[in-house]
Amino acid sequence: MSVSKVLHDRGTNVRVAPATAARIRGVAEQLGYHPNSIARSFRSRRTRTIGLLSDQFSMHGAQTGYFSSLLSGITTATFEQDYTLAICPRLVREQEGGMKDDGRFDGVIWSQLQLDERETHLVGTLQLPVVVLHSPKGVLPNAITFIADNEHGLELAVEHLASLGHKRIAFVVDPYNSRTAEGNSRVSGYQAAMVSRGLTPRVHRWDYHATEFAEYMKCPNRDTALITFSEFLARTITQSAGAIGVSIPDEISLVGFDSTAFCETSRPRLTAVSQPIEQMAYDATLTLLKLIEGEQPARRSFVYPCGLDIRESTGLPYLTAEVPIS
Amino acid sequence: MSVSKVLHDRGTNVRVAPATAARIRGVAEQLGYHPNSIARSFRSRRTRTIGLLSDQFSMHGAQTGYFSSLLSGITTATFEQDYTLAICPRLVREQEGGMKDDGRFDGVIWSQLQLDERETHLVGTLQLPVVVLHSPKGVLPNAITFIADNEHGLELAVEHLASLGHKRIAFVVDPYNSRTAEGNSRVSGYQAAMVSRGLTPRVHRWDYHATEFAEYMKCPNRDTALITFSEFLARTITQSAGAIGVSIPDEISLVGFDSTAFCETSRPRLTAVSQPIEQMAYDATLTLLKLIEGEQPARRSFVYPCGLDIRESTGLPYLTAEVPIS
DNA sequence: AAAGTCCTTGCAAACATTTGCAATGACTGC
DNA sequence: GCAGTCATTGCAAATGTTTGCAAGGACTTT
Repeated sequence: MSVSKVLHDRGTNVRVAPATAARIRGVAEQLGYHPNSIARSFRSRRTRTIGLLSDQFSMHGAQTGYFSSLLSGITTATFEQDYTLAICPRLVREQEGGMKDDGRFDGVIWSQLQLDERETHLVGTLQLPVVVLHSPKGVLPNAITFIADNEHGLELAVEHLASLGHKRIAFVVDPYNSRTAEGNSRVSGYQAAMVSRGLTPRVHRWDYHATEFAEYMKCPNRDTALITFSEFLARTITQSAGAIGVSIPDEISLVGFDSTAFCETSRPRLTAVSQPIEQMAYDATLTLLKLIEGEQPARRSFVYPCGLDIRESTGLPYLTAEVPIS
Repeated sequence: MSVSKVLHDRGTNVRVAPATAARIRGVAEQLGYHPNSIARSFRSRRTRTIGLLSDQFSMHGAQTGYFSSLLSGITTATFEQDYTLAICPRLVREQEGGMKDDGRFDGVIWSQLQLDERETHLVGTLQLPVVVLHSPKGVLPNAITFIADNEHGLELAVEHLASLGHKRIAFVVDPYNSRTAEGNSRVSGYQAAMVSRGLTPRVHRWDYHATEFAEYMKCPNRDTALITFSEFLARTITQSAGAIGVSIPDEISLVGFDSTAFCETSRPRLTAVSQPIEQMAYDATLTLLKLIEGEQPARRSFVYPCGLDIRESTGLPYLTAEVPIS
């Protein structure tokens, strides 16, 4: 039957007589018919579904404001455009299986923090539109990339601390992100910002244990300010400090990365580098959907500005015994 | 070809000669063949995909620890069982369209806070396995329900406050949840706990404005303790209090609902009723998957115990001018 | 040695939709 | 009035997989 045309082909150039259309609709209603989207996808090779490939669902990843914002931006876009979002773990699983280019998705959002070489290769060979969100530039040369200007964000953070008089400013990386941190623009941005001021960059690699922070605070030549790689790390440091009675910012200044709800509600309210995560996620998703529908984006790479939300966790440097009061 | 059997039918009783199987696999490899899951779903009428129907993606919903935990529990289960999770907005959209029983999902997790009558009816008529997570009992009589023992949670909260000497204990509901709050077991649990102690229950309906809280604190006969309906509300009240210099717990005690990461990192650390959200979500999902595979669960309704995590936001009642020191 | 049984394999139908093409019919312009 | 055009509609093929059935072949048992 040409029933298909009236029921599904909204904007086609093939027209149907109004009378016939009405009749068809009537019969369809009467029969309680509604289209089977699997059969439709089967034929049309389109599923109106995109996959989100992210490793952030594991453990505390999903518990961060970062990830919530990401998800919020993505779902807003997919809902608006009447797409479905499918959540996948990694592309390759232990056994073969895994999500491959098996027709389930029209496109993929790739937002991995920890990069797996085999998987990256696989995504590269995917015959699908792919947008990369928040992964280091150049990971997937053929994909459209959405990243924040981390270098500038770190420049802002260092500038802020330097202007308060800090000289010993360290960058703290968590093990969770260590694999990406290596070539990451946050580390290099931090280093550049330090070097350009004649300061010595120092990168610490910390676990989430409170004891680690406590030990560190005992060092006579410890830093007077810390910038964290992640929201989660800032959170644990704040907690550790609270637990052992270290005052932020009196004894040490702290700048987080990602200015989230947590920064507002923690005490002290946390100074943090901000990036427009939700907007980026929204834009990336919308771009993917356009890509799916054949539209080419204006650029291959979109860079978003970082900001600095100055709150209460940064102050004048703590004067240690080592550094005489000038 | 009977290639299908060797490639897909893992545990069938139809056997294939090892030699043939090897040959088939070889050819498949050579041809770069991999199965198309849409076609497979089309034929088998199974998609290995479940839908999550939740209104929590809107605005701040996705930003709560509650929702993060929910998602975490669900994805853990789906990943383990090699299912895909699809994220949907409401079942019915403004226009007809919407997600219907159109073959896309093998089952549905229903976790709406705001109940829409039309939609509830629709889910009820769905010819699919459905599990209900965190919605009031009895909303969908035919579905398996997973809820927390809210009554007991509120009993714990009231008991804790009463034992500290509080008599004026109010329950605060946010407008976001007001539609569900009416018949909700949290409200009734609170009321029961109060009445059983000879105390007068008072339910406030607050927006998220700081001014509202400020106004309230000026009332001479205000309550000495508040229990909030949600994590988000507790968060905004904590923030409001911080902003206008009201001390928690010195001037007012606060108990939140949902003991999340925020409760740990806020200052003061927040006393809160806990429910095993992630576990519930995990169990619900696993139950749904079993249901899909034909297994019947032991019960139709699973109730999880609530706990009370006592932290720093609750203390002795503030002595107002009205109440003479005894 | 023949018949029967069991293991293996190939064929073909079915799933619900889309889509191109062709056919029908009506209308318009010369 | 005839030819050509356009609007409409119906037919049929194709999509990739599953699955039941039947046929073929080898082996066993009497």
